Parts: sequence; C-alpha cells; structure tokens
Amino acid sequence: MGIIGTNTRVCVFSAIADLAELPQDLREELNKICQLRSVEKGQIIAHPGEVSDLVGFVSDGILRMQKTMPDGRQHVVGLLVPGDVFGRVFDGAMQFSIEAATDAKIFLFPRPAFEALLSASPELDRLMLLHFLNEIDRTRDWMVILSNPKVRGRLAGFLLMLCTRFRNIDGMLGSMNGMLTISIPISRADLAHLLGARAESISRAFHALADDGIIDIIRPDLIVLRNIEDLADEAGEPEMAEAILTDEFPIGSIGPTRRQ
Amino acid sequence: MGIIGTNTRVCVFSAIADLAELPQDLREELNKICQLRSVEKGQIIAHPGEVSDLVGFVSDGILRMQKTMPDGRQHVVGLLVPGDVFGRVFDGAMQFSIEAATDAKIFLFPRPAFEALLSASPELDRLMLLHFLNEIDRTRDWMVILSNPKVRGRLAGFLLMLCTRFRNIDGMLGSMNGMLTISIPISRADLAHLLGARAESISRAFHALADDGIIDIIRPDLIVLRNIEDLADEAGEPEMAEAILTDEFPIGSIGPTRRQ
DNA sequence: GTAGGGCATTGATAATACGCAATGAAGCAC
DNA sequence: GTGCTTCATTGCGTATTATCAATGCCCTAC
Repeated sequence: MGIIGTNTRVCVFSAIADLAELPQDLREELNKICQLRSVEKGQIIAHPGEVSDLVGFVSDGILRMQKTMPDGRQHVVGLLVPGDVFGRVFDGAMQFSIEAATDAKIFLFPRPAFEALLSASPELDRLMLLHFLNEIDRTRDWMVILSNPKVRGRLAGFLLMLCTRFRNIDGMLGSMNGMLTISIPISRADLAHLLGARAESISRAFHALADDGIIDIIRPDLIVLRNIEDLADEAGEPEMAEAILTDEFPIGSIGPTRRQ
Repeated sequence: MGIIGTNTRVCVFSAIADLAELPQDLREELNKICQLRSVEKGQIIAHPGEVSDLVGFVSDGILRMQKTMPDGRQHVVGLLVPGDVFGRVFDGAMQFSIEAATDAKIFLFPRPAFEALLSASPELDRLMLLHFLNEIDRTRDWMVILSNPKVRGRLAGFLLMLCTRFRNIDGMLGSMNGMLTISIPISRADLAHLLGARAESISRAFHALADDGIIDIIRPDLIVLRNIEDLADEAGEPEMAEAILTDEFPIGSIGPTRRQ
C-alpha cells in the first residue's frame, strides 16, 4: 500500500475506463489522493457496519460483496470487477462486507478528499451518478436471473451474466477451439448461496448442462460455453445470447467472430 | 395531467421527503417544471426500450417495474413507492417498463429541464446520488431474500420487506387487534414471478404460514402479521423483526407499541 | 338476476431440489 | 513422502415444488 506516483497514472485510467474521460487536471487530482493496494484472495477489504473512510475502485481481480448473517454465514450478493466502485460516499456505513475473490488490486481514495473532489467537479459527480444508475440496472438483472424457478436456469443465467460482466477483463474470459471459456471466481458453496440453492444442487446443475453438451467443465472453476444460445434458452432469456454473440469477445481473436 | 400551481407545492414535498431539504429557490424551480399526473391501476407509464423524456417521482400509490420477456410474459423486478424516482437521467433507454400497481399519482419532470436543474444544483445532484445509492442497497436486500431456497422463506422475506417499504405510506399498512396488516399490491401470479415460484406454490406458502399462526389471510391482498419474529425466522433474517418492532408502525397507534 | 372472465385456491402426480453421508481430488504443512 | 484441510462430486431417501386440471370466488357486463 502506498501513494502511487505519476508514472502509474496510465494504470489507473486504463483500469477505470470511465475516468479516462475526465479532464486532465481532474485526473491529476484523483491521482494525487489515491493509493494502490494489492490484496490477496480471501482478504477482507471492508467490514459491514463500519463507517469506511475509503472509496475504492477495482483495478484488477474480482471482489465479492457479501452479507454476514446473524448466524455467521456469509451470503454473496454481488461481484465487483475492474472498473467498479465500492464504498459509500457522503453517508453511512457499508451494509455489506467486501472480500477479494481473487488476488486483486484496488485504488483507494480517502473519503473526505474524494467527496471534496466530487463536490468540486460536476464531471466526476456525473460519472458517479451514471455508474450507480448502471449498477441499479445490473442488480435488477440479477433479480431476473434469481427469479428463475429452476436451479439449472439460474445457473445458466449466471454464466451468461458473467460473460457480459467479464468482457474486456483480463484473465476471466478466454477461448478454446473457438468457444468462449469463463473463469468462475467463487466456490460452489458461495455460488449456491448466491443462486438460492445448495452446493450439491449447483454441482449437479453444472454436470447436467455438461451432459447435455451445453458446457464443458475443464476444472470446477473453468467452464467452456459450447452453445450459448441453448444456454440462454435454459436461462429463459434468449436475447442474452445475441448480446454476447454479436459483441467482441475473446472467441473472435482465435475462432471466427460470430455475427449471425 | 397539467402543470401544478404553487398551491400544490406542499403536496410535492410531503410526498418526497428528501426534496423538502432543498433550498427554497430550488424547490420553486422544481415546482415550475413538474407535472402531476394521475394514473389508474394497470396503466403503463413507461415502455421498455423507449428513450423516455421524463423523470418521475411517485407521489401516491404503488408502481411496479417489470421486464417484458421475449415471449410476452411480464416479469416484476421491483416496486416503486411514494418518494421513489424512476426514469433515466443523462443517458439511455429504460430497461424496464413501469405500470401502476394501484391507482397512483406521479410527478413528472421533462428530462432536459430536470437535467439542467441537476447540473445547476449540487444539492439536488447530491440528493439523487444518495437516493440511487440507497436504491442499490435495497435491490441487494431483494437479492438476499430471493436467494432463500424455500418459497416459504422468500415469501416471509417479501412480507417483511413490504413492511419497511410501506412504512409511512398511506393505505398500505394498517392495524387490526394491535397487529400489523399489510396490503399486497400485486397478484399471486406476479408475486410468483418476483419470488421465483409458481402462483400455486405462493398460494400454498401463504396458507402454510397461516396454518402455523404466523399470518392471517383476510383477503388475498390483505394479510395480518400475527408474529413478526417467527416470520423473520422463516425468512432466515431474525434481525428484520427488530427493525420493524422497534420502529413506529401503525400498530403503535391502536395497540400498545411493541419495544421488547 | 345470469353469464362470463380473471384470479385464488385445492388436489393429485411428476419433476426437482434438499439434506445427509460418503467418496474423491487438489493444495498445503510438515 | 504423510497427514490434514478444503472443496467438489456422487448416491440415495426425503421434502419441496412444479405441473396440470378442476373448483370456487369475486367482480363486471349485460
């Protein structure tokens, strides 16, 4: 952990695409007050209920947000990918804890300084507003996935959502024989909590999809999507297939780009 | 539908508590550009995909956000209660359609004028930012409820969430023999979609809770909460009971206020 | 009034998922 | 290497839910 020098500026703004649109002087200001911190997989970044003094941007890796239940269980409620923001601005305590799902790098801004910048800069303020609006839509998409009555369907929706979330994120998507591969950054047990099921049911659902030729399971945390359209049908959202197939995904870099 | 006069100002700002904190001149400006519109139950207020020219605040009644699936089914993804905002500011199309779940009154702001005000007023901008942050947390709470593996548990969580959402909202909460009553603003079929189940399962879950003495079903859309702590246990979130029992709810106005 | 439509409920059966226990596989300490 | 821990998987009996069909209820139109 330490104050980053000006030479790391490129790193900040390549990770957080939106910030690159800000005027030069504002980016300088952001650079001056931010810290880069490396966290290891499993490390807790923020505790629930604590009034955090930091606002964070994910630079590399995946973080998970989770709710700690009274009985101590951890309940994953979302994933943070590079470019995402966490921490509250202007008001109270975090409702959820944040933990590194993989080794990760995060940029931390002291809250008072960040808030001062936010107040001084309409551009940054606007960026934050839009970011949070998008976050709301994403969370509602989550709800649609979660409200699928069948575990298989929820899992299919989850895999498709990971595709869109992981686009352009290093190391999470890949290709194999022209097909998309995807890293699953959380355990079966956590995935089960997230999808309202049990770990065993998740495991069975994975293998059921594999038996039907829709996916291949290379490792528990590495999945090949053999048939994205069928996967979208399983999820009950045929339109999700198009969104993925018509966009630039890593499969385009090896196999032919599919634009059917 | 029409431009509201200055004499309706009180109405605007009593419905939208947060706005009351804004400086006087800004409230005047908001008043000048807003329209009050009454909508009947079932009326569609916003269509998905359309670039809406309006930003809306709910004044009275309940709206529902829903996603229209390719096969035409409607999928409820959330409820809007008085004080809530809908419509996008500064960017693209709505992802969801909005429909009146009950007869309702809404304030509409032409988007350009609202955005201009937003740009001109840090206070309003700040208010929006905080509102959307709260909205994100609420949606995540939804996710926690939805990830309960049992229909009974999800239904219990839903009822408790309605309690907190409907607090101080006219006509949605009531009391009966010192116990809290709650209006269910959506049909069993919609509730089923929302909770990832079928209408029959929802119906059975309601009656199972009733058989156990946890709720009473006065009408399909009017439920008495006989035992909030048991309900919270069913939901898997014992802490939700305290949040309700220690707050000022209508039960306090007739029966004894419970602060155990 | 009666007929019709929409919604909620109930019953019976099949499909699905849970819950527990056991096994297997991978990583780490020593 | 062995032992240990953690996680994923599999088997199996049970519990829950989906699914289909039928019934009842309320409201509205006529």
